[in-house]
Amino acid sequence: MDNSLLAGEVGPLGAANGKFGFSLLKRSANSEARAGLLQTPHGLIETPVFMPVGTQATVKTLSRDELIEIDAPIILSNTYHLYLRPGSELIAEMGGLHRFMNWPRPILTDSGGFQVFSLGPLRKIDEDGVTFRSHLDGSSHRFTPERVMQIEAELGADIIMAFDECAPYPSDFTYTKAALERTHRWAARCYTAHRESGLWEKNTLFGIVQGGFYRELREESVRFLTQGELDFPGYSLGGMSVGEPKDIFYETLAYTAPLLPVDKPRYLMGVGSPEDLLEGVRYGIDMFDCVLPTRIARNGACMVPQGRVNLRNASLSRDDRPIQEGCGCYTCRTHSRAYLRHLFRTEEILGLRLASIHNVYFLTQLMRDIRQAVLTDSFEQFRLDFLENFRTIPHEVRQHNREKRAASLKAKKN
RNA sequence: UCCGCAAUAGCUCAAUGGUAGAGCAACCGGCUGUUAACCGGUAGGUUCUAGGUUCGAGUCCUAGUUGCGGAG
Repeated sequence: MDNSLLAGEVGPLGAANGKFGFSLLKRSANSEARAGLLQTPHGLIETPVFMPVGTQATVKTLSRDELIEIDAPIILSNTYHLYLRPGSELIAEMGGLHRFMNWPRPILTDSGGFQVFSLGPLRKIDEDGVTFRSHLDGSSHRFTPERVMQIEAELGADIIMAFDECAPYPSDFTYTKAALERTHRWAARCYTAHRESGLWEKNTLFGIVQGGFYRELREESVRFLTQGELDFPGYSLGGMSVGEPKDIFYETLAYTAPLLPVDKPRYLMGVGSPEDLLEGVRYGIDMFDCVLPTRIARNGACMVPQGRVNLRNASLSRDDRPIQEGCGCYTCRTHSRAYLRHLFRTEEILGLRLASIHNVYFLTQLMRDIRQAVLTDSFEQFRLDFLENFRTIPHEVRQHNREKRAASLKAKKN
């Protein structure tokens, strides 16, 4: 590491003990962008970082070795799904999540707050916690902040998330405020439960800022979660990118992220399109996770600097080029667009895997490039250059498809 | 050669004599803390041919063509 890059006023901070810590290496001069190092029991993570999602202890379709080759620094997994299957006790018996899936690098587990609240009519919330029914077999379960801390401890991830409520969009001020305050009380209970569990050495707990798209509530949330007694080693922004228009998302991000303690890692949950990652970094975010690269890969779309390549398009049938010219991923080094299109048309499993490899590599590499740009004080230029030839999907199109999907799912239930 | 059955979108098939549809395939779009190898959209037709009956025929009648089955 080049120590000359250490910014005088920040330095290594936030270390709860010898195994966890966060150091800022660089702060951008003309934006909130930062570059840092996050220390965990399973190694160092260079930030800003993109974390691929492995909900059920697997980043869908990718083997451990493929993730290592892609050089994913850390992956995500999910408390709700692993609790239901195979069960957190079983994973603990098998030596914890790292050993169970044989993943040597850091893992972050989401608390299941997002999942429980997307169960809709299958769940009932009260002050103490949430009673819900399994989407798998309808069996009844209960999550409280203390129970979730226990489950996450059994899973044994490096970074664990507080149990929160992710309010849907749109939600009115009154509801959002009530949900936020409950989330705060739960955050305090998570904090206490985690501290009393004596597992500080094994996993570190992040607090989650909520408050929907109301500035007043976001400010209140940051204030509450950063007060004296609640000194979380990291903070995330939750409840974002849940279907709101882009300008509202960017606006909320812009005024919330800079409020967070400068010396703690900041994690923007569920965000992962290239343009959103750039916007996140611009406002001082250090960590991101998203299912987007793996999900769209399985559905035949690949991320490229120009936007997307849809592998099902007939125009690729005789295209001998790789998905992305000059890309260093296994897929681009090995196979043509024509071959990938063939695999998707014939519904061969290899297509899903090759596209996933490319997309996860693309975002991992993008974050590496972004980090380098921040370190060399050229992030703003990098951002503008990138956006200049990147074609995004218009909001109206996204909204239209979201509504269609919601209607379709509703019709299927009836 | 005779008898029977069939012929509708690229494929497999719907359509009481009253506006020719579906599934799949094709083509296009979407997916943001994964209940997602998913969801949506578009295009596609001289209803085998030629006559006839009828206000009106994919549908009924006649002949032919092609295919399948049976008899010889």
